[in-house]
Amino acid sequence: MIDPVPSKKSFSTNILDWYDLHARSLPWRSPPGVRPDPYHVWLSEIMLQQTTVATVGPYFEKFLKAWPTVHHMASAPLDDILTAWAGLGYYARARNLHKCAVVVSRDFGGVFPDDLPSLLSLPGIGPYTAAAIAAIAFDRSSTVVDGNIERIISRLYRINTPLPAAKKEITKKAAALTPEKRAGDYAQALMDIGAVICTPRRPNCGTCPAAHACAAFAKGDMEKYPVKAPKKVKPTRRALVFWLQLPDGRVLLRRRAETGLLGGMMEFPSTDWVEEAVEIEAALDSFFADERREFFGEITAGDLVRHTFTHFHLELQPVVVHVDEPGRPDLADGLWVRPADFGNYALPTLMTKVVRAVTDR
DNA sequence: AACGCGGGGTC
DNA sequence: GACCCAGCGTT
Repeated sequence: MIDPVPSKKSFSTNILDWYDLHARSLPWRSPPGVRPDPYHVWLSEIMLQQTTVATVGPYFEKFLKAWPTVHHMASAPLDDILTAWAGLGYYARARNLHKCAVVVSRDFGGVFPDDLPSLLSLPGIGPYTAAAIAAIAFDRSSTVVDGNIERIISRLYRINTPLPAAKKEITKKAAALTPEKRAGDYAQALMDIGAVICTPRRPNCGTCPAAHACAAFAKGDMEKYPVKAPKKVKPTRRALVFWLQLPDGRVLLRRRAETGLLGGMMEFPSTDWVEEAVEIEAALDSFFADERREFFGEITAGDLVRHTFTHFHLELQPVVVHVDEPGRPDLADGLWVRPADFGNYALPTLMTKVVRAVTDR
């Protein structure tokens, strides 16, 4: 029989029983019923923001090895954190990770707080992460709502309000189901169910411990939920990116601005990223207007680099320029680095694509 | 409430 | 191609 308004106790008991049998083993996770290290929980939760479990795994291990405690991380230079974070994306997370480590180490004696308001006051910790840390690391009864749980709740109740407007209603429904005990295991159980059973497409309702309580399953329209607001189309921006190489083989890198897109990361210099077509000769003349181009050698092109960010597509045309010493451009924040040493720098994936396009693998 | 913010996996 | 992912901070 369908129970469209499940009681808190029967629902959460069902979920926890399922978790005891089917919990996934993950690097940051302790066995059901055992409290994990709050530092591990915090680190994994930050990395898992908008990032898949499979992607996070190796980064989590690498960070824990490099910085075993929050004190270690707090005393590291931000640049080391960014270098280790390179490739994981959303680099504000890495900057806030370091900020948060400093605050916890300095102001909290290295002990993570266990209450929602204190957690929410920390850099990089929002409503989801605060609730997750409180529940998972400290066994507090807090309501955790991530993308998985939004999907589960919106199907359980067939919520027709589109996200993100439905967020408040979903959180209220989720709170009414959250158990007093083992809220951390309960949250992780729902996230496992969201990842493995209650998937966006073709959910596996036959193995779902909540199917008996699910309105969408009863109706057979699971894939309609969650309802989402329409998305905007991404424009395409274009630019030239310069691979400037000295006779000794070193290539010019520079650091991007501390905030904004790829903030604090390293890059190869490029013209402005614009939606208009790029005229190569004019762009060269403009970018190198102050340089002594008589010391430039042959200029060649690399393969076009395509990359997609959250809100636009990018096409970078690599331009390889061999420069003799007297013609060396004098860029602010410029740094000449041997390609063999690129691994020691915070190069985002876009820039590693440029390396590939120029060095031809 | 809307927007800026990466990158990879999947269909 | 578009969608999704253990979201947060700013405006």
